[in-house]
Amino acid sequence: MSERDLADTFEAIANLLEIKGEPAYRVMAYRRASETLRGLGPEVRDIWERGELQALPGVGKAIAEKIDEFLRTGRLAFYEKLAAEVPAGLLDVLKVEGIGPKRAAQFWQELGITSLDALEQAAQSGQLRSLSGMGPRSEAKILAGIEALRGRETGRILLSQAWESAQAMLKYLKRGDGILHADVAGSLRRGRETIGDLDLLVASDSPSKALEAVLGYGRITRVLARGETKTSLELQGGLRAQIWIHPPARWGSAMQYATGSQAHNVRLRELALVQGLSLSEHGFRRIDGGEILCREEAKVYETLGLPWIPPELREDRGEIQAAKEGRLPELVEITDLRGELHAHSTWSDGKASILEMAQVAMDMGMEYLVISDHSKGLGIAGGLNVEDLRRQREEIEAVQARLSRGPRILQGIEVEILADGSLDFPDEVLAGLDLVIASLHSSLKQERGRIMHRILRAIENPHVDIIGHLTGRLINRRDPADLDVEQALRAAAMHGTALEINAHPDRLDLKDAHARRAVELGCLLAINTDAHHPEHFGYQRFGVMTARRGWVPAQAVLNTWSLEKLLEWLHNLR
DNA sequence: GCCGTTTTCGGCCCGACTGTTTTCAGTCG
Repeated sequence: MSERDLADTFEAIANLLEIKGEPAYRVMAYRRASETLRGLGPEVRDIWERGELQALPGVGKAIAEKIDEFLRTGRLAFYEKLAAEVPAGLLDVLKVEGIGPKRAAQFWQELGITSLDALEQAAQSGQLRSLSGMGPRSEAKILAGIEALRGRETGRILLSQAWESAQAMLKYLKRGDGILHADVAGSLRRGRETIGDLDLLVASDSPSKALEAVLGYGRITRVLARGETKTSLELQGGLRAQIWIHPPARWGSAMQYATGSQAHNVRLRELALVQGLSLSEHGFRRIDGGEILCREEAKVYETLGLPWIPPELREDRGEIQAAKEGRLPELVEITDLRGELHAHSTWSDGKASILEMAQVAMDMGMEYLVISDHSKGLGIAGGLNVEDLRRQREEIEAVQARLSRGPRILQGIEVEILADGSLDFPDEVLAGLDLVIASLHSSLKQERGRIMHRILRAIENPHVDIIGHLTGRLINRRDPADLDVEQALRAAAMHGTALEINAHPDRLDLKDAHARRAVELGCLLAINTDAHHPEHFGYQRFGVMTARRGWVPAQAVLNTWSLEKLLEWLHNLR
């Protein structure tokens, strides 16, 4: 049983309880716990071993005991009992858009429906309309929902893909008739690594006009819902977008609401109630009926006696408490980054020459650029041997001479951590390079003990400055290697080896939760794009978002440092 | 089932949209 199964099991429990008609707050508790577990991933095992489960948000005594049972035995009696009472096929029924627990229970109890196929047949034969509250249109909607569910690919897309779609749509919206302003909200604004749908906010004094403009967007394939202030759309490629329209005077509260997360919003609204205020996307309502409008988002927080909380922190993972106590971190910003520590060139599998990479780095105002091509062990990437390194050094010096006002170009390497735990170059070769990144690219499926042996040896090697993309995961495509992240972070902190937050949108590795733990343990980090083309320097924004989600302050990030400080650190570390 | 500048018991966010309804329940975010 994996840790992902753990999150899924708790989500299934929430759904089954809901179909059973259990109290909503009990259901919410399991759902909340499931979200917490999903955000953690494998780290839950480390937390469990440390006996700190109940410190997790939404985990109390009862749920901690269930997590314990699951991790010890791989089973959960409570879940098995529940699954025996409520047919598991109903969980598929629940996935159909527009069907919630009440409908699912109704289908089951009144028509004996326990699977998607049975539901489809009942809808086709007109049986569903016999139920109270159901009519022909509901049947048609359900059939469409089943079809969409079957044809749907992976639910969530990469942060970068969502970002591009959003930028394209915003560009259109901002020119729209009756639209004063438009911006991104939702999980995209919070910088989550994957995005379910786009949430965009539009400011307008004339909502009907603005809505008309929204609906004129060329990439809409279907209008899923359409009200006076809110519309839900399907775009080409299947991505969905929700657009809210609010007057500028309410922009702040609307943006706060649309950004979420839902759990964060619930906490804020609870806080408001304590102060005799009711908070919604429209602003605050006083008990006496008065209203407080928020044109700026900061005013929402200010009204509650809080400093503005950066969107990336709004996951109900302690940020509200930290805000109350005035200990929100000073998060790293993209403008803090002074250079790039991990870039490839045509010397290995990069698509641009060192000169081309350096020219763009210069245009971006970088103070330094590390060319860190692959080592020979990664044959598929045309890795470098010792002789290549010598000739590459000459080219770097030539480029440096040509771009005298450009960034300082350093020669690094992304050296392979081989399957036996040794590195692809002997120490004396590594010692001759300006910066060494050690990464795993192969034998990622080894068992935990061997993977950890490799990682720890690399961390302990005094010539290794940074560990690249620690877990090797590819989002939506490849699971992380089986490693004890806690142990790796502790070793990195002890040896002063930095850890990369790889900003490539497929990787984002370290991920947010790992980065947060790394900072807690005193690790140094580097936000690296792993650029194989000058355009990839733009990935910095995704790396920074991930770091911010991990509560990472600028001073913990190597490449916010000046060249002098960086060189001094590199010198001392060796 | 969780949780505490109201509380270890008694609370637990708020509104838009849809489809079915003559005033609302269910779903969603």
